Amino acid sequence: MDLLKNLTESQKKAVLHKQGPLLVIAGPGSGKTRVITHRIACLIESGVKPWNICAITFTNKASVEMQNRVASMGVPSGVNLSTFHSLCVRLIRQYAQQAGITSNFSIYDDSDQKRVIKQAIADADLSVSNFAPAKMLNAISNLKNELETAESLKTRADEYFAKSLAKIYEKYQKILTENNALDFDDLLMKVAFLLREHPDVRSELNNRFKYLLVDEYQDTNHAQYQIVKGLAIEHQNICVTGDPDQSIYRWRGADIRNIMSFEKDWPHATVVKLEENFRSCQSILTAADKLIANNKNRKVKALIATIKGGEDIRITDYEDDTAEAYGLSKNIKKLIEDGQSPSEIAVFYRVNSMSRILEEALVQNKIPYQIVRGVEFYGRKEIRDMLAYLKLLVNPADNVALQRIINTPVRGIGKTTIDKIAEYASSAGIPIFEALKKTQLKELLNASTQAKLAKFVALIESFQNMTDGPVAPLMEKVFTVTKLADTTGDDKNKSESAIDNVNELINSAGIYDQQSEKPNLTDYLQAIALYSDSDAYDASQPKVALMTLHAAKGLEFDNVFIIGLEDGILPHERSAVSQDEFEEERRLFFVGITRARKRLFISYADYRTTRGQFLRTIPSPFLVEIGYNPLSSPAAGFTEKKQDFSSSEFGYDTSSSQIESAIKPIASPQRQASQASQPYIAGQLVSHKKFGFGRVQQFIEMGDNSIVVVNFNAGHTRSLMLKYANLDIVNKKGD
DNA sequence: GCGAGTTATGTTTTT
DNA sequence: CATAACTCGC
Repeated sequence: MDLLKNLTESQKKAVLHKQGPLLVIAGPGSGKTRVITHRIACLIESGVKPWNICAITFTNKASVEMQNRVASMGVPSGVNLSTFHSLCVRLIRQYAQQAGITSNFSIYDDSDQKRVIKQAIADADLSVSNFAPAKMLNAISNLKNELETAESLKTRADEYFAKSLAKIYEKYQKILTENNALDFDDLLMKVAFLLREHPDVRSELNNRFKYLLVDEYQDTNHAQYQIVKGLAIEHQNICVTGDPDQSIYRWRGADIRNIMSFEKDWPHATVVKLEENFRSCQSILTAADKLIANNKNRKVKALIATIKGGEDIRITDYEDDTAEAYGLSKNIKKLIEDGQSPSEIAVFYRVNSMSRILEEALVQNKIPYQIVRGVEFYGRKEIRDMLAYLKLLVNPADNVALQRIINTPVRGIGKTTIDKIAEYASSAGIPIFEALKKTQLKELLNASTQAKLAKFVALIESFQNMTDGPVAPLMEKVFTVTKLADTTGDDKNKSESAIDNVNELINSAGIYDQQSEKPNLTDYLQAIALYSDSDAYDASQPKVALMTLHAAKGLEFDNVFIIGLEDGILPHERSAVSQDEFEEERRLFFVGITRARKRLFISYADYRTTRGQFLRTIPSPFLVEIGYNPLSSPAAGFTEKKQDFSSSEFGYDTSSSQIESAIKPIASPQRQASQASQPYIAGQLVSHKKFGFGRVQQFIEMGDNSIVVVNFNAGHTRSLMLKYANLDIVNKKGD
């Protein structure tokens, strides 16, 4: 068959497997995406209708890309291609009644959730200081991903914390229900329950999606696992692809066991392993292989290079984070001068905050770049305000949206009034927007407040006949009529960009209007709730891509830079507590390394500014694991560079005072002062004759009896009397 | 009720 | 360091 002519034998086997369960264990760069697209094309060629195929990808971006690839193979359109979450929204809307919700539901993102959880904790008569909202949300999210309801938790909870959590969970869910809202986890849970409890729906869907494909299966959580099972249980035509070594979403509930035990769940499964790598050169694969071999909880899989030759991995030890940023920019500049396209260059880092200094250096060097970031755009105040108006229009029960905008822009409706209304609404068991129209409420308020509220209600109602139809004109109207346009970005310098942002939102709504057959506000809002800025990453732009290691999943570049190979950053300090989490950090680095085709640059800095503190760092243990020892001369396959800072070397103008202070933090008066008054500050690297290297956790000032608490690298924490501790402050090399 | 100014606080990764 | 929460004066 013509379609298959460029595929290997194992790829062909996977593509041509027509009936029954199929597991494709595919290492990095093994042509996994190709297998999926070809499989879809082959299925259609063999007579399967496109609309009977459902392919699930990990991100919206991946879904769009896959759609394009399938289309480019000359396959008729109509394949259902989406993420789990988008698919769930569609199914919930279609089976709204069985799912027990009306289809105009709001989707709450993390900032909405935060508001709700605080209310829930209060409703449960508990305090936010004992039950940290973020922790509670996390716990609830985990429970939902495990498909555990508040009721079920309540029956099994036997100690105080679990009981309290159950109570909070219950209240949290109650608020969501009252607001006719779902959070991200609910989307999955609803569908999982729908499939479990409505056999008729399940059969209908099995019949509709006769072939199910799931990419990145190693990162599915239990809810997603159950959805997959429900959607394929009757026909068994389930094809999943993934790589256990690239599972990096354990913290979000991803369960590596889903892929590890696929053969047990689907006894007749065919398993195809793709171990050849068509992406990276040998030195890169060797490093990746060595690294991942350190993971204990793992099925051994080979990485077989098919590309011969290649360059050494370049590892650079920089003086500090600024030197790293400028040194890296210099390297990028050189690559571009040597003919590399900026779009073939990417920089990966562990945390988003590391991008800031890079941006500065790239701007200085006039290197075009784009940042691939999570929810930056939709998290902006002005955007959230706009969307809150719109959400309220389609879902008047959405109290969170209402409370966001009832006094934005300011209309003289303050906290006291809102509290009164909210209390009345909750006692009457009606949404706040309903309550605003009740005469009983009006009796509680004075005339001027009543007038303000009536005006607000009239304002909202004036838009309500526009929710069916194009979104952009409505948005524009809302923006001006509410006077949001006049007040947006009032805080001085931000005004311009804030209005630009809203205009950008309106533009994107215009594109939505054009692209959808029947544009309407509900549909639009539910779609963009699942959209993230990383979906906007445009690989075709001639720009260097900056992103977190997580965002790098599924991508590949000729030239890859991975920065911040330091203990506490990669592996991240918050992840190094358990073996499982530590192994996930290793997989994260593995994912980063294996994105590179030709050149891989790895760097670490001796000093890094973290949370405003300029601290000595320890090189990442992963450096040793890829075969590079920071303390000895480089092994085969590596080129090492030690770069001492010198401003001239980086080719920028040191006369700019802003830059100068940024690159010479050693001389900052602030730090000198803190060292003079306190010999030890948290985070300071110290060494002890007996315990070795460690990091100061806390310094308790008590004059002669001061105590230093130190986390030693050996793994234990000790409190030492300063006068007996005999600690040495570890300074930079050569001091 | 509002907003400027101050103080506390919390920090990974994201659909 | 950056933002959220809070205080205080109008």
